[in-house]
Amino acid sequence: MDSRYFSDKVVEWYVRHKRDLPWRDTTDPYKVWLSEIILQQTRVKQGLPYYLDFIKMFPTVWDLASAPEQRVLRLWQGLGYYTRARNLHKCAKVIVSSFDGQFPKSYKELLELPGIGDYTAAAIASFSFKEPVAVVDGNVFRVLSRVFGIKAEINSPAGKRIFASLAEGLLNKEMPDSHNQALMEFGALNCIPKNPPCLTCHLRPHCYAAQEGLQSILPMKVKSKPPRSRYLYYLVVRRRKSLLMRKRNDRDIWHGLFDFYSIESFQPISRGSLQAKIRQALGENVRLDDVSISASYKHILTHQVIHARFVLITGKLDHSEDKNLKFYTFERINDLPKPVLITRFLSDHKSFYS
DNA sequence: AAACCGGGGTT
DNA sequence: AACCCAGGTTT
Repeated sequence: MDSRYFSDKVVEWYVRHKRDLPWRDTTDPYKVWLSEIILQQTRVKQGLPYYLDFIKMFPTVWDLASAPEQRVLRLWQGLGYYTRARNLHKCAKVIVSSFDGQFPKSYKELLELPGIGDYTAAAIASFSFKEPVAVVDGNVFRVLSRVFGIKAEINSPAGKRIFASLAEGLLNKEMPDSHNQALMEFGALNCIPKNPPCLTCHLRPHCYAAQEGLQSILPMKVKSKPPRSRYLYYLVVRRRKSLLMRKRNDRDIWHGLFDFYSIESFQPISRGSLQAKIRQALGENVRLDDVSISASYKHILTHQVIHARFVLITGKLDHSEDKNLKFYTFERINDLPKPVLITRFLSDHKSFYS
């Protein structure tokens, strides 16, 4: 199929079916950038309220750059992949301090900024500055693999190169913004992962997968390893109107977020050995007649399964060798950025902490 | 090249 | 319960 014909067909579909989304009303690179970072690995329905909150709280890149990182993380709470939020903040600071608040206009320069990779650089360059570069996101992988019958695996380095070069060849350089938007929107709404409506699709006559009935196996992927299990035993220590919280600063999950002191292992810990570890961590003055689990959550992530157990602790704390441990009042805890798991626990135990 | 990094949704 | 969505950085 001719490149131009393909592009025209998809854009034609886009004009009739596109969603009305706030970041499509503008070419302001700040808004385009913010929306693209939020929308990485995140569906529009989930990301939209966060986008609106961020624009309200930080209307310009200067507002975002001058905010404390904790406020940015707090606003990001619940979205996941928190390095996105830290890079968002870092990038805003770079834009203000090194670029006078103006985003660089080329794909190549955008690529140098923190948190901006191939996809996001191409999105900003084409949407805001009409640079003729092709975006290749999960939707584009899916549409191209099906329409052109590309069986290369979309998550292998070699496969990615194949799709990137195909996408570049297909790009309509006269209107890269509409072309890119159209291809992604078509993938998001019509050429969907499961049970796509091929029978009513206007690309059907030109689509390899639809003709061969292969839409369920395209795109191809190499499958990943099963996730590993982790066991987190959270010690919930209350002192009057305060809870002992800890800022996670190690190179691990939830970096920069607040949770409770925890004993962590890749295997479940027995009652007796947990009791010993608690004494070792908190000292002899902790009252430990029992280490009953007051709550238990299974938190399924892409690469790991977290088994979280919460143990309520009474008595006083002897040593706190961990400098990140500190008591925070209940009111203050609301402002701390926390993993969803902790938010869930606090919400389930309102009577305990308020 | 492979591993790591969270949330949520659908079947 | 099993599976799906998926871009950027680090190792």
